[in-house]
Amino acid sequence: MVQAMTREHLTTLSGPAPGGWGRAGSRATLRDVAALAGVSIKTVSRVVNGEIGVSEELTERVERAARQLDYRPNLTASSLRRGGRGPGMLGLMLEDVANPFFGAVHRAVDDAASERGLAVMATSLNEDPVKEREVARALIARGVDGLVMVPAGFDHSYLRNEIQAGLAMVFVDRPPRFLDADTVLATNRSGAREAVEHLVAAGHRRIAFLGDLADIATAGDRMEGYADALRSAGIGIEERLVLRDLDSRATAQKAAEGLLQLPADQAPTALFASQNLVTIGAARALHRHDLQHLIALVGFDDLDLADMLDPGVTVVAQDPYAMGRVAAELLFARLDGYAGPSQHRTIATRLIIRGSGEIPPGERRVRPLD
Amino acid sequence: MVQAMTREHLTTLSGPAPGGWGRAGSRATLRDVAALAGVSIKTVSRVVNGEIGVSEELTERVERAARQLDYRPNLTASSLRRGGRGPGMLGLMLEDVANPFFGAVHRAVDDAASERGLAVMATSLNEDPVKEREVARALIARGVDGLVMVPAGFDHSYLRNEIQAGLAMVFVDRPPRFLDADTVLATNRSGAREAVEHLVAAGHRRIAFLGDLADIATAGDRMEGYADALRSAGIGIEERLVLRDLDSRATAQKAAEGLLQLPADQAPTALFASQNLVTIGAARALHRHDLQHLIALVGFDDLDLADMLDPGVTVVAQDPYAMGRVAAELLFARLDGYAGPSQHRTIATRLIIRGSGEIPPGERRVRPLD
DNA sequence: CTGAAAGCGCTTACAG
DNA sequence: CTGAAAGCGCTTACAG
Repeated sequence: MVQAMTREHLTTLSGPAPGGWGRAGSRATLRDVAALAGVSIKTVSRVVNGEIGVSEELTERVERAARQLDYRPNLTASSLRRGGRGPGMLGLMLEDVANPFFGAVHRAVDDAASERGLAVMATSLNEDPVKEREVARALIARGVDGLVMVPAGFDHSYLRNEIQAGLAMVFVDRPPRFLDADTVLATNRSGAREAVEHLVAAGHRRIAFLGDLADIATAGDRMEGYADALRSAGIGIEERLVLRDLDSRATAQKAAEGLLQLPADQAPTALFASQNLVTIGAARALHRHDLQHLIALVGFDDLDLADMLDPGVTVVAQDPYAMGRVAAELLFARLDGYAGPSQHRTIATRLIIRGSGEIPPGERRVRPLD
Repeated sequence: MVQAMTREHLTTLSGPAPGGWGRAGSRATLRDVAALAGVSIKTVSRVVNGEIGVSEELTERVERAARQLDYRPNLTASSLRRGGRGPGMLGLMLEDVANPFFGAVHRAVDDAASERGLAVMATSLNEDPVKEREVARALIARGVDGLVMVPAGFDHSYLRNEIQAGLAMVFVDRPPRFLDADTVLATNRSGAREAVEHLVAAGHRRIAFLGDLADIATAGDRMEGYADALRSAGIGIEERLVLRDLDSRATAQKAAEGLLQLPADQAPTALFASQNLVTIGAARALHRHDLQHLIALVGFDDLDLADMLDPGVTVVAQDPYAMGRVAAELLFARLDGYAGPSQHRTIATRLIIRGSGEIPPGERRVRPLD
């Protein structure tokens, strides 16, 4: 390792011993480059950072030395001295990075961050409030500039100090609780209402609600939209048709199959699936019992192959890419100094008609399960 | 801001002025806590890091002070002093975080990293070799402990110095070039061969190949598997039936539609789609022209709703979660000191029969495009 | 058991 | 145009 050396040393040490520097296990520092180039570390710093006002000769000497030593600056060190905040990192906390909805959010944030030269650290929280806190603390301790979060927990006051201390923070898909912060949400309630009204318009009165974990804000909002639609149509809510806490394709499929086995005069004639994985489970139940042409289905959130099923799956589509993009914009505004009141953006959902939601209620015989 | 203070100051300064510390915009440091607790920063450091050998009294004083100031350690600073490598970060470079295949890889790496207390920074490279280098450099400059990469570029020798300097590095899905490193790959060639042999066994002889960007290693391997199967069946490759560089659902759909319009004696009776988005495009083309029951289709990589299409889509499934998991294991072995020769793991693909791949070749009339 | 000093690699103020 | 000094917040050797 090159040690501290004074000017005198430098004049006698014009180059590295063959193979002496840039060796495996070591990494050249500003000081190594300065020593090799015969200048001060400050001059190297200037050249490396592209600051103006270094003579051509020294610039070239430094550049040659840096190249020879394969020098790369240590951003960790520079950010430390620069004053706390790290070298351009964003934290992104999602429910599940493998869910296509969040994949699109991630992609949008990643695209926007790239344009700004920021790296993104994305993590799945898996609906675990404890993990949410741990990950948030870990990301903050790593010095992220900002945090985009789909929260898993129910109390975000623990972030208040951080935000006051300058952390930029935006919530996507779900709002924070006990904390005032920027949000980007979909029209969950009105979108769900539109979905159910669409089924009502087709003549349905026994419409089942298949919901995600009841604790989740979006699941609650969509349930309210369901209730709104039924209420304004003068239809009472039947508890038996309201299934919640469906947290996977499999549980959703099972729940839907249970509904399909109800006596014909009690079974639903239409299903509203309030989330993408739930929609997959519901569709699978219908297909498995060959009821996909007899029982209507509308899903919340779009599916990749929804148009190719028979019938095509009618959905209220969200725009997760737009949600991620807008979240990044709000975050950047904070990074750029906006310190005003919290901003709240809403991304509209859109009904896409493909067939499954337009099936009218009709007679059907219950088929035995396989 | 609390300034450096000597022992004398401390005795007169037993607590913070009301609202004096922990204020918005500032963040308590070791020194602040030390000052408030009336101890040296080293003692605070010991308590914060859970080192043994601090008296109960001081421990409690420090803990109280830390709580009062809402102290959180700056991992950036500690890692700097600790010697370079950062506070537990993994870099994950993927083709596209929004593609479900890579979403599953991401989820696996994320799960494994969480168990180890590591954060993951995932980024889409979007098949851009320049971005690959930039992102790799940026992540390394940020001090990641290791890198898991689905490479976009064609020369990875630029990473050799980093690896020699101690960077743990694993390539997933595609191998590196001009670099010896750990890899986790699927059985692309034999899997593709199995897919095409399955079609041959059903009687097909005019089997089209719909391929991803030809530059990509997996696309090349799958093309070779296709060629293997045809060769061993004594079927010559018809260039007209080999379509490559399909980089999206839309281009794949268009390409497939082109094939479907060939004269009946030249058109393919079966399609092999060598990637998930390509399979979606091909299926869409078949469905659009109502040929899904007349022309066979086998896809490489599974699709979420493949079982619900009519016919179900026969695929050679990969196991992206396993690929990510194994990649993480190899990386951890490096982090734990393994310095032996590079390791190469293969994750088997699996043929899943669902209907579309079992359609025999038959007569058909070409339908006009809509 | 506790602490003063030096240093991680870099940048911020200052001098020349 | 160039550089010596001090410091970012923390930890590593050392002393007591």
